[in-house]
Formats: sequence, structure tokens, C-alpha cells
Amino acid sequence: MGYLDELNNIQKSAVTHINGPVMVIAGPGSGKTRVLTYRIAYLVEQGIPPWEILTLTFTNKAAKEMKERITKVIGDKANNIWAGTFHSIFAKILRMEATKIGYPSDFSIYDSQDAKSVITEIVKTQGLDTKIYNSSAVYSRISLAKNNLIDPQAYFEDGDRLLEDKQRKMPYIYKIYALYVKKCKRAGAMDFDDLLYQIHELFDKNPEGVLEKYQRKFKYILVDEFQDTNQLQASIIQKLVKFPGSPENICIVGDDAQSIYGFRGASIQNILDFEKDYPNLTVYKLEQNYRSTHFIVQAANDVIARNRRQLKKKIFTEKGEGHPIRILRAMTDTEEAKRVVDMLVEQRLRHHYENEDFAILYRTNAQSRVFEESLKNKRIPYKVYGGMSFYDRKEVKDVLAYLRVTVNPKDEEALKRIINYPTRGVGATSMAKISQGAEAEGISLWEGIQKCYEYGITKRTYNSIKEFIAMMKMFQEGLQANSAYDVASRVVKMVGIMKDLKKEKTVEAQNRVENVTELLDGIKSFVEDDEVDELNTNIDDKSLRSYLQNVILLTDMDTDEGENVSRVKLMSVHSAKGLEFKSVFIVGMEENLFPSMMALRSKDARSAIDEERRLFYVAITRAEQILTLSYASSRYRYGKMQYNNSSRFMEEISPDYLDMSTPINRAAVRPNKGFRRQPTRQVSKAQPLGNFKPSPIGQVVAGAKILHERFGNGKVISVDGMGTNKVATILFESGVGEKRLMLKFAKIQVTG
DNA sequence: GCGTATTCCATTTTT
DNA sequence: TGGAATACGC
Repeated sequence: MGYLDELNNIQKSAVTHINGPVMVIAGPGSGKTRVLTYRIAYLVEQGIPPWEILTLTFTNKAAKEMKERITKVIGDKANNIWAGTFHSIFAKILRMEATKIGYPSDFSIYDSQDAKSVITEIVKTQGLDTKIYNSSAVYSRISLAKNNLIDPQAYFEDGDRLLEDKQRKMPYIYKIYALYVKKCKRAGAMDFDDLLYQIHELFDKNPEGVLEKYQRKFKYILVDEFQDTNQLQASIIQKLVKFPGSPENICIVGDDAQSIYGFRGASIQNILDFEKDYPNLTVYKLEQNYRSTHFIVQAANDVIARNRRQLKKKIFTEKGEGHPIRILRAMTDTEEAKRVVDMLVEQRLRHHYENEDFAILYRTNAQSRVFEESLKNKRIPYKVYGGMSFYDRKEVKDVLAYLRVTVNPKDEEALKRIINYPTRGVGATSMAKISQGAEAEGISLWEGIQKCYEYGITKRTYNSIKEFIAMMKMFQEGLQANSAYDVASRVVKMVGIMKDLKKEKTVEAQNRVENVTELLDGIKSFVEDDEVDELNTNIDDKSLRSYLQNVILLTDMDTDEGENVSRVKLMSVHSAKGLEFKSVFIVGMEENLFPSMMALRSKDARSAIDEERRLFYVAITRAEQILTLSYASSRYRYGKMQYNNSSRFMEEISPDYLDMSTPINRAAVRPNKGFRRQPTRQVSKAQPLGNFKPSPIGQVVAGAKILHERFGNGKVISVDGMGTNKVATILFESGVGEKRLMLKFAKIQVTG
């Protein structure tokens, strides 16, 4: 147990105190992950079976990292620990238990797009105005309700909620909510919130003693980032931990100062209440920061001191004084981007940093664009996190929709997506008729299209639909005997998706073809490869159903596979939580941006600004050595020029920690009247970065050593196919394993 | 019913 | 600004 020596005394106590409730208040960079992983390792060494340990995190990445680190300490036993995100762990349990609460085990998961589309349809059929009942707004109200354990009935009885809706000119949300729930259920679908809400239902109703089963199973529970849990999550945990005779072996880790998900119903109150709920609670405070230098830690302390209501702690560091914090001022957003990138290049040279040592953090994803342009101009490789991810791409969603309907024909959103893709003459008019008919009879859309001839559609359309149904049934029949990959590749082939994409001869269309190929590769590795199961808890479930339910919970944060080029990282501050970088740029430090306009205008502005401040605190504390803040006096937003003052947050840092060579100037600097925005040069998109030069297809032969732009070094196993359709099977060194790549699209350089 | 042109409209953060 | 809903011509 030599690893215990790597811990300071408080960390050690937190690790070895395994019985009874424990709360660890962990400041930024205080070795929180280390404590969590060693605690789990310690539990296993004490003889606790790994499968009795449940670890809940917020991101797959955090779960994965933890598993890897535990594996290093205790070996393969780590594989049997239940570690994952709230959503993925509960999705997995629901897969086994859903039938007990009236859902099929093949339930679909609706992403937010699906959910919003359901809402829009309801709003329309209810004869309400889709402009007023904006689907995003309605969805967030419904989501908030679920996260506060308010069902439609309770919503209807909740005067405050109804009043608030009325004030927002949306008095009928309660009605939409009820219909939404009904519709999802009929479609055998759960949205993101349902993955938690339905687990709560399951435990609450407790059919066949299912709650006791899991209470017995999970003898030790650990929860990471507890400050970001909402009422629903806290309640689920409580159900598992608090019961007569329970040893209450729960360990929560969190930092009230880093609570940044209030908009999702997260509440610091959960942390503050924890002591009340668990009278035997032992609290450990980790206050030494092992990440950042003195200036950075002090700046963070200065800022957070302005907030009301917080758990007392004093974060300190022994990492030395470090560099004072630099502030960059620019006239425009483009100039800001340019100056940031220039500074980045300078730091890279001076401190011998790699690109990957840098992060550019912003408040809103829309800000990434100018920095991308700037980085492209300087030929600096970068990666943008957040925004459009692989699984959000239309072509990927289309294929997944076919698979979803194959697994769960009642999945209405998926069915609507594919019924006329590729176009087969089933347009909006016919679908409206069928939808109406099905709705009137109270049957699912899938059942509706079976008898669509009753709803007065044309012969032609009827024939198309008949063909479509026959095809889908064929896929469904293949489900039992074939692997997820076989089903998927058959779907892609039979549906003619590739044919449809290839008929367009643009670069974008080629990319789409490549994406579909990549998706199929992904499914293949899911089937064959143990590594890809992010959950890692149930590697035997290789069904298509299991694939679909896993894949929707992945984000691009989790798919960093085979990264071989060192890249600057661009992401929102929210996404940066839990990460660290040698040098951090926090950009767009302006009023109305950071803090956001929403926060400044909200009816409880004080609390909203406090949350923005915690967000800024999170941002500052990502930096290990160098922190740079930047802002622009003017910037384009929504196509218009906007002028903002510099952020109040910068003034909250004592000048002692700032590099005063560039003082903050609060007065808005307005450019002269004749000022014109520089037209941004369009840099061609598919430009290979660095010195990467793709080789001609002919050079890629079996046995060749190659370098792929994304997957890194590998060896060609075989090449098949003819002419321009050659496909190479390549074994990559970098964890991604074997991949089949279309040579005409793959960016491959032969190295030997 | 389909594809394209046009207008319109909303802009926070995400599992 | 750019993505999505709508209008319009075939």
C-alpha cells in the first residue's frame, strides 16, 4: 500500500475512512481525483468486492480517467467497479429493469433535439403559437420540473410554477408537459432527464423489491462533483444509501465554490444540507493546491471572496510565486484573437511549451470562431470541444435513426426522421394525415403507417410506405441472429444512404460518406473491442440496443482517441471543469459576456452573478503556470457590432497579482466612425496541419508503415477494393486498434 | 411532393 | 451571423 505515502495527512484520512458518511471538500487542484481513486483502490484492498462499489461522476472522461488510475494500482479488478456518469450508470440499470415501470428494455433515448421536436409538435397540435412557446424554453421548464421531482400533476398543483409560466406568457406549459410525458412513454423513449427521473420512479415504486436489490448491491457509494448534483440526483443517492440498518457508506466529493450548473437545477444546497441528512458525517477539507502557482491561487481567492454563502476554506499553494496575471486589451474581437494567438506563440517559445499545454477558454461556444481563424492563419493545430459533435452530424443521426427504429419501432422521432430519407415520396402532407389518424386512435406512428391506407393517402405514397415497412421488418428480423455491426452495415447498404450521399460531388458530401464509414467502424469496434465500452461495467452486452443507448450519452470530450498531434484546446469554461493546462487564456472578459447578459438581467441577478463568478473561479484555477485574460472593446454579435465594458471580474483581482504593464481601462473605447471590420480571409477547410503531406493512394500497400492525420502511426494489414474505391485495413498503434479506411478520403502518409 | 430561395429569428452554460 | 422555418416555383 505504498501509494498511501503519496498522500498528505488529510488526503490519507479521507482515503482510509471508509465506513460511514464522509464529505470531502476539495479545493481546485487539491488532489481530489487522487483521493477518489486511492479510496477505491483501498476499498478493494480491504476485501470489498469491486462490483459492490458504485462511483458516480458527471463526465465519461472523469470516469474513464479514474478507472485507468485505479487499474494502475489494483490491476484488472478495477474493471468490475461500477463507475460512470449518472446518466450512463442509470441507463444501464434501466436497461435491465425498465419493464418493471412500463418501459420496454429496448427504450430509446431522446436527445435534446428529439425532445424539442416532440414539444414543437405538441405546441402545434394544441393550436398554440410556436413563437411564444419556444421549444427550448418549454423544454428547459420541463427539464427543471423533472429535476425537482415535479411530475405533471404536481406541476398543475404548483401555484408558484404556474404563476411564473403565466408571467412568461406561457400559461399552458403544464399541459404541454403532461402531453410530452405521454408521448415519450408511448414512443418507448426516455429523454436525458428521464434516465434519472425514471430510476427515481423505479426506486420509489419499488416493484419486486428492486430498491433493496440495489441497496444491497452497492455497499460503497462515491459521488464526484457533488456540488453539481440537483435535487433529483441527490434524492436517488439518498434512496440507495439511507434506509434502516444502512451503514451509510457514502463518500461525496465536491467544492461549493465550483458549482456552475445552477441552470440545470444543481444546487449548493445539496452540499450544505448533507450535514443535516447525515448526522454522523465526517468532513475533510483539502486546501492545498498542487496545481497552480501563488499568483493564480491568490487571484482565484480574491475573486471567490466576493461571493456570499460558502463553506470556509483557505486554498494555498507551495508551488512558488509564478507569473503575474497578464491582461490583453483589444479593440475588436478579431484583434483580441490575434493578440491571444501571438501571445500564445511567444509563450510557447519562451517556456518550451507544446500546443497541448494551452487552453483558450470562453464563456460561450460562439466565441470560438475568431480564435479558430487566427490559429489557422498561424498554422497552429487546435481542437474545439463542444458545439457540433460527431454524433450531432446529420448523416450520423440518420443512420442512427434507422438503427433506433429497428430496435424500437415505436421511436417516433427516429421514424419521422427516416420515413422520407432518402426521399421516397412520403412528404409532409401524408405524414400529417397519418400522424393525425394515429393520434386519434391512440396508436404509435409505427402502427399508424401499417394502416396508413385508412387515412386517405395516395396510392403511390402507400406503396412507398409498404416497401419501407417491409425493409424495416427485415432489419428487425436480423436483430437476433446478427451482431450490431452486421445489422448496421446491412442497413447502410440496403437503405442506400451511401448512394444518396455520393450523388452529391462536393467536399462536404465526401466528408459525410467518411463519417458514415467512421460510424460503422465505431460500431464494429464496439462489438469487437472491449476498450470502447466507456462504461466498462458490462462488456458482455454487445447488442445494438446497448450500443445505441451508450452512444447517445457520449460527447466529443470522450472521444479523444488516437490523438497524435499536439493541439491547442478551445472550449467553454463549463467543459474545462476538472481539466488543467500549463497556460490558460480566458477570453472575452467583458460585461454582458462574462458575466453574461442573461445573468445581469435575471431577476435574481445577485445569485446569477455569483454563479458566473464561480465559473470565473473555475476558469482561473485551470491554469498551472500562466494565466492571461483578454477582452475586446467591440465585437460582432448576432451580426451587429456591440460595445462592452471590461468585465467587473477582472477588477476583483488585487493589482498585486496582475502584470501592470497593461492596466485595465474601464471606459469603453469606441473605434472611429469610419471603422470597418476587416473581411476575414477564408482559409480552405481541409488544410492538413503542420508538415503532414498525404501520399498517393498507390503507395498504400499491405505491410506499409503509415501516418494517419488523426489516428497516428499504424501498419497496413491489407488493401481491398478496386480503383478509387480501395479500402485499407490498418492497425494503429494508438489504442484505436484496427480501422478500415477508404483511401480516397483518408489522409494517409506513407512513412516506410 | 420536392428542392431551392428567402425571410426570419434567436442567440449561455450540457449530461 | 448563420440555422431553421417558410414560401414559392416546378
